[in-house]
Amino acid sequence: MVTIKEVAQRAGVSITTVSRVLNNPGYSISPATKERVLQAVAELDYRPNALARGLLKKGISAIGLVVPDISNPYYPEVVRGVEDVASRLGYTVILCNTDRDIDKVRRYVRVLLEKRVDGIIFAGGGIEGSDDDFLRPDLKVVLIGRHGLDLPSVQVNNVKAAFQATEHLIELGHRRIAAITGPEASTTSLDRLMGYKKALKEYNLPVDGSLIQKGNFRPEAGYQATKNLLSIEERPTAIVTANDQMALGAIRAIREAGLQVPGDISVAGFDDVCVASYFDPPLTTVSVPMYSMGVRSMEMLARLIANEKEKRRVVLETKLVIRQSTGPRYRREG
Amino acid sequence: MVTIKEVAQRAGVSITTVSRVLNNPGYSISPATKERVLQAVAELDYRPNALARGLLKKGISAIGLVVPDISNPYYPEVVRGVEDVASRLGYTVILCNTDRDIDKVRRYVRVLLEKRVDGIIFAGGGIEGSDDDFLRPDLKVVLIGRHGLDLPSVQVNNVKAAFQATEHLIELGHRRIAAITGPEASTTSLDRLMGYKKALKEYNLPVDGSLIQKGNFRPEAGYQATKNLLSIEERPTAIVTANDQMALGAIRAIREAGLQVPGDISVAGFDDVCVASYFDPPLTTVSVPMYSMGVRSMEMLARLIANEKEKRRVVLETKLVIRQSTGPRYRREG
DNA sequence: TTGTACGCGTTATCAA
DNA sequence: TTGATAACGCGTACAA
Repeated sequence: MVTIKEVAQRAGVSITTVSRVLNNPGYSISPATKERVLQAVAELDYRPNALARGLLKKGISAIGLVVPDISNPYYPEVVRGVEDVASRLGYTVILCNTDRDIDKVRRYVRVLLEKRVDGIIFAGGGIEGSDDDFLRPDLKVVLIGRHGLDLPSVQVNNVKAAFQATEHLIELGHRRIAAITGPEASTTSLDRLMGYKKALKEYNLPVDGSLIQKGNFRPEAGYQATKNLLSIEERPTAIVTANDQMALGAIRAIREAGLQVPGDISVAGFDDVCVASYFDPPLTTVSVPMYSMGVRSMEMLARLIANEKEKRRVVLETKLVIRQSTGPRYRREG
Repeated sequence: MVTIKEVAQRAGVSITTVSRVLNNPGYSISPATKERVLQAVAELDYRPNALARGLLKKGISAIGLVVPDISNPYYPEVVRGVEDVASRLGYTVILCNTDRDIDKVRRYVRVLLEKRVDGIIFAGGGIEGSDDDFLRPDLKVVLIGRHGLDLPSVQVNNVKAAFQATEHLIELGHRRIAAITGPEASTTSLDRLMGYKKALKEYNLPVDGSLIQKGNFRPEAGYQATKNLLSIEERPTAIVTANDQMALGAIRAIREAGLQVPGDISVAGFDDVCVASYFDPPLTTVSVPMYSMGVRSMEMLARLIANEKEKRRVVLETKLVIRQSTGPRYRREG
């Protein structure tokens, strides 16, 4: 790689001059030398070494983006939001997948710190317990979602959102409403479960443990959990799943049992991934502004980096989208 | 941030010694000093500056991963494959979304070069025409997919795969088979279209332009294209779409028209995204090993970086997965 | 076994 | 309008 020194030699000037031509547009330089420098740069295809610059300036205009698993359909949108803003602001995004493994988190944070990123965005949790690593006051951090850590964050009110989804089912006349959760470590899933319970209590419906099935955000889990639900004596007439994927699995299981959605059992999902409206039936779900969450978190981080004042917490709105996978409960027995 | 110098002072040794303790596990150092150094490192929470090291060693153990759009469900798997291997090999992944915009590609390549990445993986095309930027012989590049550039690449035989999908439909008795393509700039889509045409010719079926609809990989496009197809005089009895998303849209349009899948019209997708088997009906599609493509490309890049011998091209196998969205054509007319 | 000193490629300070 | 030169933080010959 050609260095600034070689450019200087070729142009017959000092490296200082080259640097000035390149980085100080306002600096007064004779047009002649400026021309020579620019030409040398072009001829040698010179690329300034960001590492050298970063060494001096501290920081390389990069941020770390830590997610559990990019192949979980929830995250790509978030990542895209982050990246769009980062790119616009001159930051580069280093992507890290942790599988919610705390050791991986630690390793990544270490690497990111060594690479002197300007900040880190943690999405989707899995970082509880590694406090010591990133609570360094000099490190700028933004969280996406609720992490049980007192750091700036972009959130969504999952409790309220799940409450609404459950309420929707209750208003349709459902009394036995099941829930299929995400992984136990996910606070998002926990909050959604809480909203579900809260709605039941609010409407004086019993919280029946057998109607709460553990899942993991994947369609298979929704499928299996639903098979379990269908096998219990008095089966539910509606199911809320902690994400859209599992709703798909649930619908499949219901149909395989010879039942209809929503005729026999209503199903509501969560997230509103882009294909949800193309499911069969189109999925009733809670729309979560994933892209916006990415955008906002990066904007927050940028302000934090610039040491500007910044809210500790931003809560974005969700929206219940009623499509055709939920419908009134027709009383069948009695 | 604390530097190696401060660690040295605190431990009462030279920076050389600190460096050796940290980087040369084999170097003979008195246990006593070693202990002191380690303690100082721990106490000060010292993090070596990767920028400084990178400046010296040239390169910062990072690679660039350029994709059109991470929120397109095709890429997250690929990205995950790349990242898994990169992480294992000690590389960090810088993610770039280009939207197939050549200017964005150029900007990103410039930034990556300045940051002295060790190599770049381009996935999904959109880089044709910016040759000058990355054909620098010193830059290690791996392509995922066919790019019309003579560089090391990981591919899938899309022509053959589409041929097989189409052949499958032909063998089921279909004669009027439609195709819904991806964006025109996508070589992947082009190849798939070519395989479709090839199959028709092979079986002496006419290639009817009105049966080829332009799409863009999104469900809406599949929906709209299918509505178009349903309105032509002699409508098709089968449809091959360039990806699974559009197949979803197609199925929706077919059902809205009061027709059945596959009873009236068979639909075959492409990619086999993870939820494809949970669609209704479970989607017949061509399974593309997205994760493996990511893995292999990063492995190739690592070998390139290490200046080891490396194949120019790896072609991975696809597999036609026959599920329930395709079925025999029942003659209805005449 | 340990330490000194140079250089990696830049930018910033100071002087001319 | 230009140019020496000193950092930035680290690794590594070379010395001791």
